[in-house]
Amino acid sequence: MEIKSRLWVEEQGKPFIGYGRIKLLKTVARTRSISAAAKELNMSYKKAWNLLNQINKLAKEPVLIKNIGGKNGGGTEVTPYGKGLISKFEQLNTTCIHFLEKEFKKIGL
Amino acid sequence: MEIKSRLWVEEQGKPFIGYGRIKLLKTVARTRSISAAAKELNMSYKKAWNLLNQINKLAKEPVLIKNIGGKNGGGTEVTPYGKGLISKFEQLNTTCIHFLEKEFKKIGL
DNA sequence: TGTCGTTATATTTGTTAGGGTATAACGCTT
DNA sequence: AAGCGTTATACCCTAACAAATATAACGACA
Repeated sequence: MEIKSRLWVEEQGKPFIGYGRIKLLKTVARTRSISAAAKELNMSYKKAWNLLNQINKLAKEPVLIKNIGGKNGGGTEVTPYGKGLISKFEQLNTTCIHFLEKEFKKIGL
Repeated sequence: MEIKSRLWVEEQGKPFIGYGRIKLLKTVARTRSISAAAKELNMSYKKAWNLLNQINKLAKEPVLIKNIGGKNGGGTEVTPYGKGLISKFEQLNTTCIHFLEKEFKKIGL
C-alpha cells in the first residue's frame, strides 16, 4: 500500500512540463540530440519531437537551441533556462514525495 | 502557469484508489446505485463496474455491498470503511494541493 | 560536391482501451 | 406469475493514440 503522485505545470490550460517531459529534457541535455534521447528512452522520434515542441510553444524563454545540418548532422542544446526548469521541477517533485509519504503514514488508510 | 497534481494509492503495484475512482465511489455512495453513478458521470456501466471491481479485489475490507434484484432492482451501498477511504483520500489530496501551491510560489519557475 | 546524421513533417499502419449491444440472474412489488 | 431495474458478463467494433515508414532540408566536412 503505497502513495504515488504525478506533478505537472500547465500554461493556459495546456501541459507545459511534467515527469515525462523533464526526463526527456534531461536526456536531451546530456546527449545533445533529440534522436539520441528518443532512442535511449525507447520513444519514437516523433513523440519526443512533439513533446519538446509543446514545451517550446508554451515557454516564455527559449528552452532549446536546435541546429540542423553541420557537424554530426546537427544537434540540440538545452539553454540555462531549460536546465533551471529541470532542477526546479525535480526539487518540487522530491519535496512533494517526501511530504506525501509523511502525510500518508500519518493518516493511515 | 499553475501547478497540478494527481495522487493515487497502489496495492501490489496495481492502482487501488485515485481521483477518478474516489469520484465514482462518492457518486455511488450518494445514489446507492452503480448504474445511476455511471450515468451521472457520463461513463459506461461497464467501465464503472470495472473500476469498482479493481477496488474490491485489492481492498482488505469490503468497500461495497451489492444487492441484485429486490426493491428498485437492487442497488449498491458503500460501507463505512469505503466512506473512510473517500474522506481520507480527499483530505490527503487537498493538503497536497495546498502544499504544492505554497512550494510552487516559493520556487517560482 | 557528395556524404552523413540531424531536425522536421506527412502518411500509413497497428494496437488497445473503451463503447455499444445483448443477455442472464436476481428478488421485491403488484 | 409477470414486470421491473439492478448487478454481472460476454462479444464485437470502433475510434483515439502510438508506432513505423518515408521523405525533405540543412550545413560541416572530407
